[in-house]
Amino acid sequence: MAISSRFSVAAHILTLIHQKEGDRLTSEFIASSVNTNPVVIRRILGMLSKAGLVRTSAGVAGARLARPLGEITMLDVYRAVQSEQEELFAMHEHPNPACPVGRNIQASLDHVFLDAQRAMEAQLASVTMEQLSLDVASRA
Amino acid sequence: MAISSRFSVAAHILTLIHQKEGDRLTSEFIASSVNTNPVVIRRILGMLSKAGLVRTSAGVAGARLARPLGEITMLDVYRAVQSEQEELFAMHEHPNPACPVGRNIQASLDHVFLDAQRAMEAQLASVTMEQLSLDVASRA
DNA sequence: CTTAGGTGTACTTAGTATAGTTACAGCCTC
DNA sequence: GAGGCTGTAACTATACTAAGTACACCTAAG
Repeated sequence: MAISSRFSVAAHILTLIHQKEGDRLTSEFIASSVNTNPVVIRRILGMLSKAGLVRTSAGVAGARLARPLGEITMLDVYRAVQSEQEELFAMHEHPNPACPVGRNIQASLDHVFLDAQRAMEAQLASVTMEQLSLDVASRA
Repeated sequence: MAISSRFSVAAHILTLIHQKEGDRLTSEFIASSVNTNPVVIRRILGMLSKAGLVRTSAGVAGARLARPLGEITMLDVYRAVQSEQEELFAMHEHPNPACPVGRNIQASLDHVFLDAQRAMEAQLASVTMEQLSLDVASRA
């Protein structure tokens, strides 16, 4: 397994809001498009709201984009639904400090992992949600 | 959570074999450096062996490198310990085909995800295990 | 050829993350 | 004030991982 499907659901939600702008989309409606439970949608909308990507108000249907989709990158969405401390690469935690390799492997690997993660994030940052939404629309 | 720590353990193992070349490292010795159970090491060594990165023989201590560390990239190691079908990005599986967005979002996201994954893999491919091993040694 | 040590692998267990679900308090709007 | 919706807590089922136990089999050394 890997990166949570929250990410793909979040992208789905934002695309829906964009393409139905003006409509008041309930979490139930969105859930029927994603094909999941409305609570799952509300949870993810909550994360997007905390990240400042959408604005919602309790008790009122219809989340709105906090800024144009062209100013929201896939990386913004990724980070919104990913718990911050969650590292992409896991590391074995307590190598033996009495061993020269065990003592130093973590620092060396950290560097490699960070570079790899940055490369992925840079790629995500290069795509905006607007591009995604237009791509989806072009297939319809 | 994220990419299994098998990856970091595998890198640790290869570094050890490299730096103690000639010695016959038992899974128990390696396990004490990684600080885990010998069976975990044997399992991962098995994956490295299947991937053609090391050679082992049943009943005999001392795995050997199948080729020089300079010809083994971090991506090779990553792929060796990662089940092939395992995608980095998960996708919600059954969006509603009756919705224009639900019907097309997967294809669009697939493209974005693939690019991001490739960016990460390209970065991993640019680092050899030899570089890692030398970096570890330089800290000792 | 016997035996001690080691590998390869199946099976079990425990911990953790996720998605899905139920339930409900609180907020808006009509 | 009533209905509809959100936000969130709590629970369940599922899946993956790491760790650990057990054991059959292999090899090399004596």
